[in-house]
Amino acid sequence: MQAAATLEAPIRVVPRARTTTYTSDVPTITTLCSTCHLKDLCLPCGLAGNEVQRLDGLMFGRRKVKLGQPLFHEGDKFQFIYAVRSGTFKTSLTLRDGRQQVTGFHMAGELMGMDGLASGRHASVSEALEDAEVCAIPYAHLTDLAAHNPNLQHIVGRLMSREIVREHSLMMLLGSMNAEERLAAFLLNLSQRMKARGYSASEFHLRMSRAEIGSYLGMKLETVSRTFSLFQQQGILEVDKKHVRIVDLERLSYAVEARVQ
Amino acid sequence: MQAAATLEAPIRVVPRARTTTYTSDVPTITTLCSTCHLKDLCLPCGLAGNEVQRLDGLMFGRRKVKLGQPLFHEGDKFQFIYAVRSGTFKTSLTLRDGRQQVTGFHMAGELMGMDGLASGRHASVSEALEDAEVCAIPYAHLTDLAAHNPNLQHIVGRLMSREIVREHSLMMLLGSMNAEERLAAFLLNLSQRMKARGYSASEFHLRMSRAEIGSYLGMKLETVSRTFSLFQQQGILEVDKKHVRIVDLERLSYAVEARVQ
DNA sequence: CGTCGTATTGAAGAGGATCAAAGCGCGTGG
DNA sequence: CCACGCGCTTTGATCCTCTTCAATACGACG
Repeated sequence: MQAAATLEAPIRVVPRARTTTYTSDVPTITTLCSTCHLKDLCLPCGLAGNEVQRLDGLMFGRRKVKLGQPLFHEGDKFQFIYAVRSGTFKTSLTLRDGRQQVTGFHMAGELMGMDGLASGRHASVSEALEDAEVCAIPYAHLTDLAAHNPNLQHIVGRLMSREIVREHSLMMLLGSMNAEERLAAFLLNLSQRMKARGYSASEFHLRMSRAEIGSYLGMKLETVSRTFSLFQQQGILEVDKKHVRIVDLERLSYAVEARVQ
Repeated sequence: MQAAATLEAPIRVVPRARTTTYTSDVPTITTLCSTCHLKDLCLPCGLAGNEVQRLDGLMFGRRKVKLGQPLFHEGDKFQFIYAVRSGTFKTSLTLRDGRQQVTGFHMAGELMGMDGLASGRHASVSEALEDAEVCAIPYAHLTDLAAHNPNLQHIVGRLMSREIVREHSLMMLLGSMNAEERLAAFLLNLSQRMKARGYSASEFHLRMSRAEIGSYLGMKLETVSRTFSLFQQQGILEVDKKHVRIVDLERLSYAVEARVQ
């Protein structure tokens, strides 16, 4: 056996020896951080204006990824960190028996692929949940640049740390919350991220299926569906398939702490 | 509400505004990586001999931590990354309602505290499960040093990435494994880490309680106990309180994939 | 020797999982 | 344009795993 989730050492899941062919691998358009509308959410976040311009030296390209297409696969060589420009992605792990665990959903300005640095190969799959576009940031160039810019170095570290903290939260959720708390935490988180991107915090479209939400939250799709229905009955949400409206943010927040005391 | 586990953004758990007083904060003894017996497991892992000597410039101190004592707390200012020299630690998160989630157990050569870089404050507590000693590596010095050494920079990145991958595995475990698989995966992982440190891979002493194992694995202490008993009945383990002997590694490994097909 | 913390074990109960069926939206092809 | 099939979702009924509550045992320590 070696598909087991090893906990401290790098996981050894299905090392598919495939070289993914990216049908969507269009000629690169050079993109500049300094003129990007996402610069306050994305990599440059925290850098001063003149420092952001140094990032322009990266000259990274964009890549369009169509709905359902992979951005990278488990086992792919690690070369880039990807920043979402538009669209939504899910990242997931697969066990040899086919069980999947969604490890994250990623929207504009968020980074993916940092798990690949550990072993030089990506440990997870990333797949577009709608037509999407990413910046492919060559990691080697990034560290070159960081070598002459302590601030940038610090920021890269902070981004990785943020990923660690994000996963901490998810562990908390998976380890000690019930179905209602999980879904509530998920929706609140989504709501905050939508808001940060200038969208409504109370009404949005889910890009992922019930099964994908379930995998992410460690529950079955039926349970996800039931919990949505429950929240609707309670007047906390209005749900129509993938369209969600948060009616009572107060009580949704409270649901996360329902079992308190 | 704000104790909710936010998933993408940094978690906001109990920001205890306390300045921990470390009773065990003894005068620092300067320690050198190049002469350390853990150099193949720890930070210098992957650096060539002459490069390791550059790490000696760090001049970091050691700190002894007694059983039950905290190394750092949630909310403590982030200054150091800690490398375990001896002993075992657990790191955990606390929700406002007191629910705890153990996020990791750490033994000789392993690093802790990288979650603090995200916000400048530690997001988790670290506590010694036995009398222990750590190296306190000043993060600022580390990045200074890395600025002139691309290899070191790469290694720091890799260590953080490894932490991300480790947590991926735990998410997989928490999200899609049953009690038997969880405990089996836990024990196998422990076994591998003991082996890497020159201890027996088949017989060891658990430093943590059933409750702590349970918290880590997302199950109750009774279930942990019952699963230990089950494995013993099946002749897979011999268990006497905290002393564990793996009798049938084959079947323990198989237990991780029991539900396969 | 009594007490406290930890572990084990049993019995009962609850929360999700599983199995199953039906509804809905959507694209395809006749 | 409509019929059909497919994928996703919802909902119900039943089952099962793990939790909860409780009692007991064990060892360390004052």
